[in-house]
Amino acid sequence: MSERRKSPVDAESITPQMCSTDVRLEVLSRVPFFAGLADEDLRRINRLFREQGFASGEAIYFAGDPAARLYVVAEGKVKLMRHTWAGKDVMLDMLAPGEFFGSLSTLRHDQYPDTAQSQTAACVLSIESEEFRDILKDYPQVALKVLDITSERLKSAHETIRQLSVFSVERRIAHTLLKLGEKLGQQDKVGLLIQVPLSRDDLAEMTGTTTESASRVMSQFQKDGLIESGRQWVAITDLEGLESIAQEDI
Amino acid sequence: MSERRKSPVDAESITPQMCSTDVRLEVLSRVPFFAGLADEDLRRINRLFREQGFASGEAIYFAGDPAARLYVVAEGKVKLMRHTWAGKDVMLDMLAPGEFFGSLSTLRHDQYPDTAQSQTAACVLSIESEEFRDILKDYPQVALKVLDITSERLKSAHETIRQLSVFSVERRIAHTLLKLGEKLGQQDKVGLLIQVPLSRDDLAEMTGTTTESASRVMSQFQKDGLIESGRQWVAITDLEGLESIAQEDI
DNA sequence: GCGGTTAATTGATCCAGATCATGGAAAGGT
DNA sequence: ACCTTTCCATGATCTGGATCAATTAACCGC
Repeated sequence: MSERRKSPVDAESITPQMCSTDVRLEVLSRVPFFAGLADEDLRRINRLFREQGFASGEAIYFAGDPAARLYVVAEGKVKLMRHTWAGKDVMLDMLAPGEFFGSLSTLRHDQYPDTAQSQTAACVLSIESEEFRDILKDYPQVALKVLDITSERLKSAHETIRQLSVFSVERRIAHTLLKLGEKLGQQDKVGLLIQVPLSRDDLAEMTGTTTESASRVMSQFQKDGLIESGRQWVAITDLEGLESIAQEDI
Repeated sequence: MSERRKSPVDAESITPQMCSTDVRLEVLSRVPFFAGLADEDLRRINRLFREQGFASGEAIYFAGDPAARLYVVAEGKVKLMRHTWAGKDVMLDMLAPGEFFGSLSTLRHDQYPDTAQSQTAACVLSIESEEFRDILKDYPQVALKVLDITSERLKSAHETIRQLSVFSVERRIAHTLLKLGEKLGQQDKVGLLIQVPLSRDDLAEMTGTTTESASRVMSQFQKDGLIESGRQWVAITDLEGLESIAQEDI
């Protein structure tokens, strides 16, 4: 129905200089757990990081690879995936600039438990896990912040577990769209546009369902005027409507 | 079929002195993240904790309560639950002595996201979150250990999400039994006995299914000689057999 | 613009597991 | 011992969503 224009999602255009040493300091200073550090300290820390660019869809590391580095998203979006036998993948998280992933600990975690893959063209900074731990030892306030973020992620993973256990596919998708809107949403003439290319398949992997079911639910949402969506993009047009679906009726 | 004796699971008998100040120090010294602290430091920390006993099934705190304390299990088992409208609860974790729960952060987490409830008679130690954060600031190696444990829990929550997304009920239950056996198992004449009272209902709450489905699967496992089980207890009699069900066929 | 490729939609069928319903058996209290 | 309560087992039925199968629509490179 109606004419649907080309994706309103901005294509990330990562140019080499976006990831250059010059702007690295700038990026690091905006990372939540480094906020508040003295300029000198940040400069010292900066030297330990190195940058790396990735084309959209490229793997940053695979589950099972020897885990030795901690990463920070500088530009673009990165997703954490866990694979299963035949294409049945699960997306665990979608990370925006300033968020970290990879290996924190030097023990046990000898291999990455999941695959990190860029969802858009992306630039990431990374550091030896060992060296990062030294930083955490030297700056307790940074360690506490990292702990807070990890606790928050655990809380959110627990909420996902609850939802997979008791919610319908429709409700889980509504909830996921709202969370994405909150995290990556940008007001746009269409509505609250989710600023990342997002296919039905991606959505299925985030909500533990199939592409077909995700598509059906999205079609219904569109019919009901809750969202506007096309090939790899979604905008929320009726926030309250979606919320009333996501909410459990207590 | 056949005669099934009374539960071989030891009833936890928490006597007042188990939780007394005298043995608190002893308990704290065995908490993983306090291991390695000097005696004097541990003594100082000990003073900040207080102890509390709970009868089996009693709530330690409810989801939504103002969150201000961090807890450590001293004796017994404690489960973390997330409730839903009508009895459809989800069990997120089962904690053994030495494990922590409650609120780490003094920010945001103004209320507990889940309910903590004793699965057996239990004794817990607790401390003001604020004071615990001071400890983490003073002893960076403790903070790093707490971070490691939290990361490990996040990893495990992610694995649960994957399983809920792609595994059958049978496979999830097999996997859960194996994990419980690993954590709480004790060799016994029956087999690897899971040392905690565990009903079909508990199992259903841990695996996101219904009591009936859990019961059916358990009956089948018993018929196949993989487990021995009765009212509120389970012992694994064929580890390899269970593992081959839990394993995905790559 | 045009053709090829990949994403999305939509229909038809099927099944794992939820739900409903009932009977039986083990523990616990008095 | 008896009664009550809670837990467990199992049959019968129903259904949300998976699976199988085409078709259509959007984007991309040339």
